[in-house]
Amino acid sequence: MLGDSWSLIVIRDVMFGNRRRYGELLEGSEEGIASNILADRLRRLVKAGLLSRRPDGSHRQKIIYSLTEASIELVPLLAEMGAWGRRHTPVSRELSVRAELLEAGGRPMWEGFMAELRSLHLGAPAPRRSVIAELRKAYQRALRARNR
Amino acid sequence: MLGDSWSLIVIRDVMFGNRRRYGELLEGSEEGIASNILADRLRRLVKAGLLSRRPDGSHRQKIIYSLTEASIELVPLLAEMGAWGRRHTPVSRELSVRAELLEAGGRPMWEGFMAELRSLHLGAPAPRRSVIAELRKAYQRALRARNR
DNA sequence: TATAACCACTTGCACTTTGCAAGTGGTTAT
DNA sequence: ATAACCACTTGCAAAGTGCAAGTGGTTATA
Repeated sequence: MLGDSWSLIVIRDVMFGNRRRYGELLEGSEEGIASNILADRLRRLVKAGLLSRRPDGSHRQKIIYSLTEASIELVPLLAEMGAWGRRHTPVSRELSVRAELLEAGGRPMWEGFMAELRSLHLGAPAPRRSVIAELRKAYQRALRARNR
Repeated sequence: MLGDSWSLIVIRDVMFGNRRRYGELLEGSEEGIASNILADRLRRLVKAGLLSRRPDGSHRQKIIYSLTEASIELVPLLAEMGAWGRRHTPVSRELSVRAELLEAGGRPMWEGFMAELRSLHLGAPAPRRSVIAELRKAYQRALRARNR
């Protein structure tokens, strides 16, 4: 289900970048996915039950993609992958600081993140702790450090 | 480095199946990798530093592939992947019982497994605990249960 | 000593997947 | 009325995959 170059990248961008629409996924893509491949992967991921697709009420053409319980439970896998990549591949400070934080936070932090994703994507009640805010702060701190 | 259908499968077979040679990887493959693809992946993985390749002293043609420190550190990732797959994909009892055990054992068990892989693949001293033996026992128990 | 089996691949070829660039039909904003 | 936005689709060349057969050499067996 995930054994190709792009599927996990798409899920990562929905999960960590909160990119919920085709256009956002296409433009924001760090790695530069092609438009036809993105369309195909969104179709496959929906079929595989890792994303869901629904129209955005406010705008007749807009489509919103959401994580499902199955893809939310990929958080530990992605956290481990981030931790591994940070150690064994060349990475920039800005792009790895969130992986570092997520690794340090461990399973309790991952659970908090998953609870927050459930509220964002599945309509569950919002948890008290916001791991997303913590990740954003760490990222912005790293960005400022680079630009200083 | 791992974003294709076969690379992680090859590493899994070396790691969990202790398949160390081209022929063993080709024949033992549950998923049926093609011989040219296997040759290509072994080449790529060695180049990427996830496998190492050396001749087997006992037999002039034999080549032994070993895990590296980098691929041994994929254990947590593979453990999480196994745990996820067990929950979200159709799996047989025999083939998932080791994933279950590895998930239940958690990080201490993973560390023990990694220490044992370092002894098997990198020449480190053998640790006291043998996670490999625990996994084998669980697998054989499941096999016997199926055949009863 | 002849022969068979084993070893780690390689080759040729058909088929599938990927990626670029441009385009589609429709909706919303100015 | 027009431009911008939206989620894709299409055509085509290039790259990757997979099957079946073959390669040059080494080791085991009769």
